[in-house]
Amino acid sequence: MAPKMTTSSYAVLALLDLKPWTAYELTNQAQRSLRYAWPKSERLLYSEPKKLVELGFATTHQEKRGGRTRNVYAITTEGRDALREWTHTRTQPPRLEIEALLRLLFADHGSQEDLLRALDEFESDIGEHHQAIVELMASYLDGGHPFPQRTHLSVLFATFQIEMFKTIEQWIEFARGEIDEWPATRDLGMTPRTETLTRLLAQDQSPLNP
Amino acid sequence: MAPKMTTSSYAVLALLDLKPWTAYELTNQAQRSLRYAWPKSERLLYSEPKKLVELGFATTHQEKRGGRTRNVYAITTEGRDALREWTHTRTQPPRLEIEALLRLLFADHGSQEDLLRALDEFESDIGEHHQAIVELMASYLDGGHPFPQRTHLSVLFATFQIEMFKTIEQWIEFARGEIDEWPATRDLGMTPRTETLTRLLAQDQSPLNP
DNA sequence: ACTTGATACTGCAACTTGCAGTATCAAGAT
DNA sequence: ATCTTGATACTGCAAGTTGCAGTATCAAGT
Repeated sequence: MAPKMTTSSYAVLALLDLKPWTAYELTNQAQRSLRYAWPKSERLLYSEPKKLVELGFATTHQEKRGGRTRNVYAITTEGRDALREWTHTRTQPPRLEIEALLRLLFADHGSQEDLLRALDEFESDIGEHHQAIVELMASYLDGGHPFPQRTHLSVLFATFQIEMFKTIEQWIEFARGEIDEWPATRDLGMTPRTETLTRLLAQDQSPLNP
Repeated sequence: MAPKMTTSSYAVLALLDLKPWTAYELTNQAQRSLRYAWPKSERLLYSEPKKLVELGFATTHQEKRGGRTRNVYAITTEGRDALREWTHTRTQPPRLEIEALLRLLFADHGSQEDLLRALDEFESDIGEHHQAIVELMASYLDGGHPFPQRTHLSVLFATFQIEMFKTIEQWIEFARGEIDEWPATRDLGMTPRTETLTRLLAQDQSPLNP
């Protein structure tokens, strides 16, 4: 039976449309550019191009790079047609997996230090990428975009990421302040501070930017 | 071989610590409370409690509810110990899957309308939950929290969600404005507007809240 | 000559999801 | 009084995805 095109298949196909890549290069590219939109494992990025070849959406040929062979994948006309079709289909709902927030929800099983450590880890994961994006933008100003005609898309996406990261970092700082006021993690319930917070949220107001 | 405890296993175990549930009730609870921290399928929420029983972290007994039987799961002392251990372990990095952003990155395969539709879908997915959280907070003020002693945790988590949703909604509005200025989706490259944006981002400044 | 890190790729077990299917019961519609 | 609908309750299975171990070559620095 013919394999099925998943969203991940289209993601890889769209990368192949930029230029031919080896699976190895795809893994690097996908890690860097898709990490905060459509994160995929190295393993999958090695499998997907094969599937695309089977479907006639890509071709492959071996190249010799200093004695070692490597499989280079390129998109076909059918592949480009498939990409155009894809843009008309329904988008999947967003999905956020943030274990640090799970730790927060169930923080009453550990100490405040445990919770703060989870927030630290969250912050450093986000901070790393935040910094990388800022540096990437600086490099774009020096004409460093690998596909200059696509700069408008990359930058609008980067805007999303920066806004997101800033919000998360602000919230983490705010959360630290709240947690520091706690006498414990368990059984606090509706404290005066929590009540103030709840009132703001019930009116859809931001407690961080009042 | 003994099954392995995953983060999802701990999530279920933590829910069981609140009170005994049937798998069916767990699916509802997890959908409502964990959807934006640790989203899990109905199928998994039926499987995990069985695994917990096998590990000795939960017990199960059949209840008769009007002639129909149902399996109710409850946490054990060992389960509570396991939860306490869990709080000391390393947190996994966050993972955001947002197909609408993938559509943005590769918007040059479709029309502006295609891209705007993807953003609309993104907005309505977010908006639905945004509204639900606001209403939930209003209900907390009326003493509607199912586990009142845990209100401080729920509300701090809700703060995160509201901030996140607001930021996303603001960005979508901003992105619409940008896209409306485009003459096409393809080959725009570094337009004057994009350059202004890039300059701001390279200095880690928010283009939305200048 | 040797170690290290980048390049390049595969096999496999385990985790997770989506979907179809099965069945009972309560409540409202006809 | 029967019928439909929606909530409750659960399972099997195929397919998508990940993590990890393993294999191998090559370039560059020690």
